[in-house]
Parts: sequence; C-alpha cells; structure tokens
Amino acid sequence: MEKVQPRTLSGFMELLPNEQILFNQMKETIQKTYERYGFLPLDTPIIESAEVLLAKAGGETEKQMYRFKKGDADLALRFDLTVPLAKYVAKNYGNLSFPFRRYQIGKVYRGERAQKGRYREFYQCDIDVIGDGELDLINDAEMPSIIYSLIKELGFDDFTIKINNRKILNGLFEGLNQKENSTEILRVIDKLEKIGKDAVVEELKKLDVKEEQIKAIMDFIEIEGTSNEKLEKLENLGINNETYQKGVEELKSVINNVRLFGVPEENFQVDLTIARGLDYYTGTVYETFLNNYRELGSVCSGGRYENLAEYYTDKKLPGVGISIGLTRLFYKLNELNIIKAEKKSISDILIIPITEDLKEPIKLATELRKIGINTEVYLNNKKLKAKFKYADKLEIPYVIVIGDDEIKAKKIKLKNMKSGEEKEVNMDAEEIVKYIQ
RNA sequence: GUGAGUAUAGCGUAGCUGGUUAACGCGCCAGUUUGUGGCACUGGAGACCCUGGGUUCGAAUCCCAGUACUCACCCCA
Repeated sequence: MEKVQPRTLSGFMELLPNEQILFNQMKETIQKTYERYGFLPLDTPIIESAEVLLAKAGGETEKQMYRFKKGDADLALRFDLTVPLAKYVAKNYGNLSFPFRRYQIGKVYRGERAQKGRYREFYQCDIDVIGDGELDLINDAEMPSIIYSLIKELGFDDFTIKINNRKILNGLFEGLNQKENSTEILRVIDKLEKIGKDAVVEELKKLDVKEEQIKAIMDFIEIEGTSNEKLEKLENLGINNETYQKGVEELKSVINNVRLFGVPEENFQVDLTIARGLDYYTGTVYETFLNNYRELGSVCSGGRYENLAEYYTDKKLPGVGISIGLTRLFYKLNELNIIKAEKKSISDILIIPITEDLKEPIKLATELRKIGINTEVYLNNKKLKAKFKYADKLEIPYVIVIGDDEIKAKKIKLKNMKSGEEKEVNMDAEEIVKYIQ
C-alpha cells in the first residue's frame, strides 16, 4: 500500500515527550502564577465567526488570518487572545464582576511565513484586567509585579522590565506635527536596539521626517539615566503638549507604584524606546528582557488600552494586560540550552509483572496512584530484559518486579534504577513510598 | 507578499568531477546473559536517494518544473 508522508506543517511545533514534559511544566508555572494573583480562567473557541474576529482588524492582521468556509459559514482561527476576550466581555458583560481579571493560555494562529522562533500556531499566555467605564492607573503598576514573579518562577534572576508610556511618544509626535506618521515612527524607534542609531535616522528620513524633527526624536529617545532621572528630564524638556504631559505624569505614577508592589529597583526601568509593534496600546507599555540573553527579544510584553470592546459594545471597557509567547520562548530557551528537556517519563514507578495473574500488580499500582505516586504497569508480554530496558530508556526511577514468589510472600523488591540497589519491602503502597524520594 | 538555500533508512549525516551491492553514527530487533536495565562484543532488519520530466549507453549525482522544508526581509509572540 502506498503510504502517506507523515509530515507536520511548517510553523507548527510538535515536541518529543521529554520536550513536551518541560513545555508543560513551563505552562503550568505560568498558570499557577496567574492564579496566585487572582486571575480567573477563561477558554474561548479557537474557531470563531470571521465577522467577530475581523471586527477591528485591518492590514497585516487580516492578511494573516486563517479564514475558511464551512457550508455558508464564514469562519476564522483566532489571531490572538485579546479579540476573543473583547467579544467575551461584551457578550457576558452582565454576568461578570468588574474589574474583570482573567487569564487565558491557548493557541493562536497566524498564516505568515514561518521562520526561526516564529510559528503559525503558538501559545499565548495572557492576563488582562478590564474595568467597567474606567480602570485605575494602579493596575498598570501591578502588571510589572506579576511579570517579576513570573520570570522568577520560570527560573531567571537577571532580567529587566522596561516600562514606557505611549502618550509620551504620541504627544511628542503631535508636537512635531507627525501624528499621522506616529505608527510608522514608533515601529522605527522600536527597532533601535536591533538596527542601531544611524539606521533609525535613515529610516526616519525615508518617512519624510524633517531633519530637525529627527534630531528632536533622537535627542528624546537617547535620554539616559536612572528611572527617576529620566522622569525628571522628561518633565524639564519644556514640551507643552497635553498628551505628552499626561503621559509623563502617568509614567511617574506607575513607576512609583511599581516600587510599592515590591519589584526590586534592578528589575525595572523606564525605557523611552519601548514602543511595541501593536498599535492598540494607548498608555503604559511593558517589555521584559533577560539580560544575559538580549537576543531573545522581549519575553513578556503588554500594555494599557483605552477601550477593549468598542467594536462589540458601546460600553467603555479600558484594560491593561500582558502576554507571554510561550511557544517562542520555549523554542529559544531550548535552542540556547538555557533549559534542558531531561525527564523522559512522568512515572515514578514501573511495575513489572512476571506472572499470568495481573491482579496483584494492578492492585498495587492502584494503591500507589491513590497516594499520588505516578505508577505504570508494564503490560506487554516481553522478556524481563526488555521490560527493564524500557524502564531504563524512559529513566523511570524505580522498578518493582512482581512474580508468583512475591505474591506468595507479600513482599516485593523495590529497585532504584539509578543506583541499582534493591530493597525488600512489604507489598504495601504506604511502605513503598517511604523508600522512594 | 519578496529573496536565498536545502531535500539520501525512524533520526543525524556521507556519497554529488555521472559507472552498476548507496556508506557511517545513533536508534530498532536478536544473541552472548531463559527473574534484572545501563557497558561491551556478534549478527540482523530497515532507503522506489521528495515528485514529474529531460540529457546520457548509464543519474542519488547534471538540467528544467513542481512540491515541501529551512533561513532572511516584512510583520510579530
């Protein structure tokens, strides 16, 4: 029979068991951290009506969205988790308590060309706080504290959460009469670290920004110093634009409150070049960098938006949120050998029966599972040697052999696969647990 | 969407100045060791060399097309 080539589409991540175990651990760490801050779980469909998902879309988003017909229905795969959240909040407005704090961890889809660390299907891990009508600025200051806990929990100490406010840049552009160009200019500024100062100037020239305006922009983003020094310089720049001043005020307040939430000074800073690609942010924006691995780019980003669900409801729903691209993060950490997929099995014990009667082995396995020990029974009729080899290959730490002798004596030998030692123990789950680490 | 590269056992690769049994490592199976894995040795299975066409006495090897994948740009997580 002719076989179909077993293949996985470009841009779709598929892992081996040892990698998947590690991936799941990271996912669980993120979930636990989000829950510790009181965020509620949410799961929305991967497929939604194209009309819903494309309500506000345009340009790149629309081009990259997977869209298809099923019968007469015009459907699409979700592009991110924010749009489904907007729909959800608008739809369930009456049944939710505000401020609504939710987390969502799920796959999203983007039909673009895959490349290193860029996938067509990937996990996003989002949290957002949505206010009804308004949302106090202090929520913007809580986000960095959550990022701080999260990155710590993921095992990193040396990282910096960079904080900025879009109003500052937008106000600056307004003052320079570059409002129409602001999105393009922001994109260019965002590339500063990647392409360098001179290239940024070149790019700005291409956007027809005038010489003295370029100078003003460059002078601005090159403001140096500690967070407090930067804030002071921003205030003393003599820019009278209202949006700008509001931005500086907000940023100052957020920075002060981030301290209140206990984020150590070395883990956050004002960075005026953080602009984020997404243009729906309207205030505070965050990016997080691992200082020893700057090449990873931001590992956790987010920001404040004025009106989450304007395309679905007249209710004004401002929010602030952050997102981790787990698939990319995992891929890159793995590639750089920062994390290692070592566990090949999640079993603590493999029970190897060498008797026709499986009653006792299964009974023991059930008892062990009841007290929380991951237990697997080898259920194939192979030679004993092959059964041990299986435990060895999967690096299952303990093996129990149960044959007729053991059943008769009600004693088993618990073998530590790493040391090779065997210990005779009563055939009793509670007893056995005492000898495993 | 634009540009470049790659395609050979399950995996990673060699072979690519065309020459008849396509090689190596890992993995897999079996044995040395019939209630004990790792190590070692011995043996074995496994490949329409991406697909289609062309050049040639002869193609994994050269040419063309298609497809897939990878990388970069764009954009982004």
